[in-house]
Amino acid sequence: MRIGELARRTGVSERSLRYYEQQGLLASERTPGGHRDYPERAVDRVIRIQELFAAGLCSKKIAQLLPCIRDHDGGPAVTATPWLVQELLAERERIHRTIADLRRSQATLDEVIDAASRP
Amino acid sequence: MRIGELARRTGVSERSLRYYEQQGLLASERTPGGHRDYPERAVDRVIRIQELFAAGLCSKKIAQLLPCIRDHDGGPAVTATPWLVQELLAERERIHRTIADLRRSQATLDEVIDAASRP
DNA sequence: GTAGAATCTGACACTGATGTCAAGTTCAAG
DNA sequence: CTTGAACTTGACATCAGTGTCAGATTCTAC
Repeated sequence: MRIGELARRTGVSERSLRYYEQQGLLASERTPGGHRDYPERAVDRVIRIQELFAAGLCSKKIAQLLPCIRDHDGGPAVTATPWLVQELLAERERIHRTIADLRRSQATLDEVIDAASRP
Repeated sequence: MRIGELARRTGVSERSLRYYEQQGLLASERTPGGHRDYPERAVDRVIRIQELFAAGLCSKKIAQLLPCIRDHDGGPAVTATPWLVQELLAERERIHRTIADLRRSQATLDEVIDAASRP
């Protein structure tokens, strides 16, 4: 599929898709004329990338991480190096703290919302 | 207390504390010479501000929200306007989705970490 | 072959919180 | 009074992902 369709189906802008490729996160075949041509599983991959971005990982880490992910359709996954595992554990911890933070903020919002919807 | 101590106790840089003041998030008295002087409850407030930043709210929204928060020590809280409530509900929803995203990413990381720590 | 839609590359802008540096002022203690 | 630490304002830089625009090329359908 071409970039426009991929963008539509993932909700990610074409600009970002090209950026992902530039960062080594997303590969594409090319048509004879040079247009990008993506396989079906690119959809899942892009969604995964977006999740990881949303989780606060930078593109470099994602690039290291992706080859180790057992894709739905993908081939054999690479095993993470001990060093990468260390990094990922740190990320995991960070995400854990972030979730806790989000919960607290949600509680804060709830209080204010509650107070406003009370007589 | 002065800005240095507040920074130390909250883990937030002096730069950021001044920025918060500039954005109307954090008030301070001034000494005769112009140095900022914070009350004890500024500590809680700064921590709360950080949480909200971490939750992805921008300073403008936080500025609207803060007066409606019943501070631990604070006086009477303002009731949120219906419009603000709408905004906050949207933020709440966004945070909810973010948490779901983070969970998925955490699961992804776990898979990779697991796979690497297996024979 | 031609028109119009889609895509290409490359460059520059933005956002928003924070880092950093400079030059000057104030504070606290000797 | 002096000295060094702490503080002040203001300006400019950074980061990373994304938006946007321009000019050229390719694709698709008639």
